[in-house]
Formats: sequence, C-alpha cells, structure tokens
Amino acid sequence: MPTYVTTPIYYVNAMPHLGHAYTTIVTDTYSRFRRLCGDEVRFQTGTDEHGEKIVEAAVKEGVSPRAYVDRISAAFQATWPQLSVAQDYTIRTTDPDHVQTVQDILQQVYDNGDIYFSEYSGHYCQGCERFLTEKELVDGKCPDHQVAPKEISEQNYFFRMSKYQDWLIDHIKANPEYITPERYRNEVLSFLSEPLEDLCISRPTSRLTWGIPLPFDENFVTYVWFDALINYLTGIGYPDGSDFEKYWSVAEHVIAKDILKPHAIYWPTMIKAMGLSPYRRLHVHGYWNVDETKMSKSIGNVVRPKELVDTYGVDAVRYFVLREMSFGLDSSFSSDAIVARQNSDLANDLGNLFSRSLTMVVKYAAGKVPAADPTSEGPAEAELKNALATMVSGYEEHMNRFEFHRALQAVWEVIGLLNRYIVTNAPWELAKDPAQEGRLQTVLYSLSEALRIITLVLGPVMPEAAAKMVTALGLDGRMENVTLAEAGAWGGIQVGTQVAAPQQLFPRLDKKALAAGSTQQAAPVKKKARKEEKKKEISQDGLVSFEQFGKFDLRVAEILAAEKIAKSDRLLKLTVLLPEERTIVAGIAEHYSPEELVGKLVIAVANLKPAKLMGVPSQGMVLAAKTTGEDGREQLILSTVAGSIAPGSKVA
RNA sequence: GGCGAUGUAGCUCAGCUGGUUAGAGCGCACGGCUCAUAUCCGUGGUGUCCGGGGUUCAAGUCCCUGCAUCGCCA
Repeated sequence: MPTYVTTPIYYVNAMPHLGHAYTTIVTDTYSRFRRLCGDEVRFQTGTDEHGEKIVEAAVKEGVSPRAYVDRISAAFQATWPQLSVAQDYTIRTTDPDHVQTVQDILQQVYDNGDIYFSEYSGHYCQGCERFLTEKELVDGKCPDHQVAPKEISEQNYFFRMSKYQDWLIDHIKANPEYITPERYRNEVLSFLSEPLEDLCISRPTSRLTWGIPLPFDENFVTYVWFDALINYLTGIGYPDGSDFEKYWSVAEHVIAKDILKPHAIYWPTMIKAMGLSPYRRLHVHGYWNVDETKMSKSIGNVVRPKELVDTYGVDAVRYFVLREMSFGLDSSFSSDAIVARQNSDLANDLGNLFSRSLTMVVKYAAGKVPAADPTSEGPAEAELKNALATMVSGYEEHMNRFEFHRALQAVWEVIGLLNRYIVTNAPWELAKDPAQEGRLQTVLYSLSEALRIITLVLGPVMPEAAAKMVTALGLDGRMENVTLAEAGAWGGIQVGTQVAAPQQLFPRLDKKALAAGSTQQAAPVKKKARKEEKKKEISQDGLVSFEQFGKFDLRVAEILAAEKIAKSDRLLKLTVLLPEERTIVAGIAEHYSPEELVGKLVIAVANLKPAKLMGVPSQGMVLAAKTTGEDGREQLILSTVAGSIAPGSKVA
C-alpha cells in the first residue's frame, strides 16, 4: 500500500513556532508509522511564499521578496531535522515546476469555463488582504486592524465554486472519514448548508506582482488558493509524474483548524473542477495554548522549536505533544507539563524499565538474552503475551485514526504491566536459587522480548530514543525495514543476543532549574529525600519531645477474643476492650496461642491510623517487648500492667 | 442574533448505543521491595458527574431550561 501525507505549506511571513512543529511532528510520526506498516510512503511539507504580506515583510527588511522568502524558507527547512522530522520532499510555491503546474491547471479550469471574469466593488482592508462586508465593519473600520478600509472597485477572476457545492455535500456525507475529527466535519457541513459564493482567485498586477501570473491574462496574478493548494499535486509530479496516480489516490492532508475552510471546501471543489478524484482524508487538529506563566524564561513568549528541543530534548518534545493533545482539541503547553511527562512517563516508567531489565540480563545472564524455559512458563507470561498483542493492535488502530494520545496510552499500559511483572517475579530472588534457573531465564527472556516490541512501536514517535533502545537491546540493523505485523508478534528476539545496560535514555529534568532558564538536569533529590527528611524529623537524634510523645494515645486494653488469620503465620485478630470494642491485628501468632491471650490486659496504641492487614482492618496496635532468644530466634513478650485496672485507662 | 461543542476527583482528562459500589494518569499520604535513572510495587477519593426541571423500573449517559467557556456562521 502507498501512503501520501502532507503538512500544509507554511506561510513564510513568520518564523517557525510550536504550531508548525506540532503539525509536522504529527505528519512525520504518521508517515513513519505507515512505513512500519509496510507502506511505500511519501511525506511532503513545504512553504507558501507569495502574497502581499510577504512583499510587505520584505520591504520592511529592505530586501527583495525573493531574498526574503529564501531566508525564511531556509529557516523552516533547518527546523525539521532538529525535530527528527524526515520528509521525503519539501516544496516551495516559488519552485519553477510548481509555477508551471499552477498555470497549466488555471488554464485548464479556465478553458472548462469554471473561471470567469467579473467586476465588483467593496471595502478592501490592506491588513486582511481582502474585502470586508458592511456588517464586518466597526465604526467604519476593520475590527482587526483598526483601519478604515479603502473603497475599491476591482475586476477579478472567480472560480465557480458554487457549481460543486452539492457534489461536495454528498461526498462528505457519504464518506464519514473524509474530514476528521467529526466536529470539523460537522462544522463544514454546517457551513455548506448555506449557498457558497464563488471564489476570487486573482489580484491585478497593479496591486500585486509577487505571484504567479494568470496564463490567460497577464494583468493578473493568481491569489492564494490555486497557488497554494496545488502544491499537493505538484509535489508528486502532477500531471505526468510516474508516481502521481499511486500517491494521489491515497492523499491525506494534516492541517490546523484555522485553515479548515480552504482545505475542506475550496480544495475539494478545485480538485473536482480539475477532474481529479478527491483526496482521501483530511485530519484537523487544534491549537496549543501556551501558558506563559508556566514557561521557561529562556523560551519566552514565542515557542521556538529549536529552543524547545535544546531545553527538553527532541524525544521529550515529540512524546509530549503527541501524548498530551487529543488530536482535534486544543491543549495547553507549559514547562511544568512537559517536565512532568518527561520525568514520569519517560524517565521513571520507560527509561527505568529498560535500565532495570537490561541490567538484570547483564547481571544474571551474562548480558545474553536467555532462552525461555517452556516448562517454567506460567500465567504471568501468558498475560504478558496477551497484553503485548492487544497493545499492538490497539496501537495500530489508534495511530491510523490519528489518536496518538490513545496509541501511547496503550503502550504505557504495557510498560506499567512490565514494571509489575518484574516486582511480582523478583528476578533477584530467583537468581539466589539455582533451582529457579529456568524460571529466571523465562522472566529475563520475556522482559527482553517485550522491550523489543515496545521499541518497535515507539520508533515513529521518538526516533532518536528508539535508536538508543535498539542499540541497548543489541538489535542494531535488525529493526530496519521490518513491519509491525511481523516484528510486532511475540518471539522475535534471538536467544543469545548481546544486550547492554543503556546509558540514561531519558534524563530527569529539574522543573525549577528550567524555570530559571537553565538547561541543567535534575539534581536527583525529590520525593524519597523528602520522605526521609520527614522520618528524621521524628527521630532526629533518637530523642522525642514531650509534645511528640503526647501524641501517642496509649491505653490499657482487655483482650476479649483472639483468632488466627487464615493464610498468615504471624497475624492474630484480636478483639479488645479499649474501653470500646475494637479489632486489632497483631503479629504475635508465633509467640502466643489465641487461647492464652483471652482476658489479658495489655498496652495498646489507641490512635494509630487504621490499616488493613491481610484484608483485616486493624484499629490500633498492641505493644510487645522484642528480644532474641538463645536459639537465635526472635522472642516476643506482650507488655502488660502490674495490677488490675479498667480497660481504656490511659497510659502515660 | 443563528447553529454547534464543551462543563466529570486538587490538575489533565476517559466514560460507546441509559443499567453492578463513576474510572485513568499526575500530584499528595502511608507501607513494601532493592534489579533499576532517589526509580518500581501496593494501599488510600464524603467527587452536589455545572444549576434546575422532566422521561424511565433505572440517567453522568435521553429531553427541556438556565449559567459558564469555546468554535463556526451572520
């Protein structure tokens, strides 16, 4: 199967920012994913370089439009490698072959009678580059630019868009996936419920010369739509290119919601007028709202792709934007959020999983992936295999629907499962017992194999990190040109593969250092340190204050009943009078039989936070003295009181 | 003004055609482990499911209405 996917061509009146980066990362990820599915993929991006605003910007800089667009276009092209974006073709609307194609198509559509000449007059706003309607004016001025528009009477060429309105409505209704997510499809249909006007597609050369001349009237240049949208055809060699048919039949466009109308309405009708088949799908995404108060100072107000990559790393940036945004909806971008994703999802969950797993293969299996021992495989391995298979199919489905956040969620579910698998099976325990060798090998094999599949599916999302994972797994050269269908199945890793504990795949980031504008890595402090700090507070130098002691509510308790807790060697369930009746679970079963406890008066902590032990809720604890007997075994003697006293009496 | 979307735990959000005690991740608290990047595992939620009506044996899920936010259109 072929895949042809495009980003919009970016207008070069401004430098690349987060929005451009997102669209392009999404398209790159999708193209890598389709390649992983075995497709022959064509991925195109580019720049839109004609128009009045370009001329204005060039004039401002005192350079020619040509020099200006060369400079900005180069900035865009320099950005993509920094984001690990690998497009197959970069088109510029100033390319000679594009200019030629646009003119050919204009002539063709003109000859067919779908372009006509007409005169009209109206309020033209320079800033908007368009005519405004009476209703749009506020106090006679353009609401966006606060300037009174000029009264212009102008003759121009128009594209007979209205002619194709009914066809377009039918086509969208008949193809639910033509425009997705659905909200945008509805928006378009809603817009189409009103009569379409024809589209003005020219500018007189008296007003604009930086454009493609109309082939049938040298006094005009084409304006925006034919010039820009046709790039999707030029880039794959329309009309005679050998690959044109192959790729055009499967064309998919990725855009942000601000250019929905041109892509969902103008473009299909233009294509129809040319006599071509419609593109296959249009994928529309939302905006990134940048929370400036939560941004790193070094990045500032405008989020520049290069600075993002320099600050957080390309993998973190790609993972973040794909994981955080529900495709189609707006999301917010903040330093805190990206750091949280990096530290939690990438460093803790994924990076640490790789680290711990491969370290164990190195330690316990001399660094070679051991063979699984079929006789020691159990339900845990069955669950793993099952989870991996489910993940791969879910991943594929979601990626195809541009639901990247869901695809990644599915992967992380498996990562969580693997971390649990390690704890449950404790290879470090297995390694202590030679009799468990088979079991150990099975666990290590399963981990290695699962990591291989995870690496495979993360390739499209984080190409750089995935390459490091491949190396760590000793699979250099073996993960290229493989397909998801084959390589995504269990059992692909070769026994004996030499792995290496990876260098830190995902470094932890320090939120505070980043906020201050430093690109320093995290000083590894945080949670546990704080936890231990707290513990210290209580037992600083081994002494507690009287106040601290006063927090313990110690009381005399009378044991009313005692019974063993099933499946536990050490726990007894006690019913005590304190003076109210309570249940306390005590770890004294090895030292006292239930019978001998009944009636005893013991000292209990009455205000201990309730806890569940072996499923039995315990409201307090009884105190006992602990020592080691002559046989080396632990001995426990319950604390009690020297005389008879009422249950519930305070001990202090 | 018209049309539409959204409003669910401290934060970000899942909850399909109405049906067990409303979920996930993060954060937070406590406990456990020690292979690991001070990581991992376990336990912990009295959430007015925006407010108010209604339909139903049963509504976060359907209908009406109000409020808030947003989008498209005029």
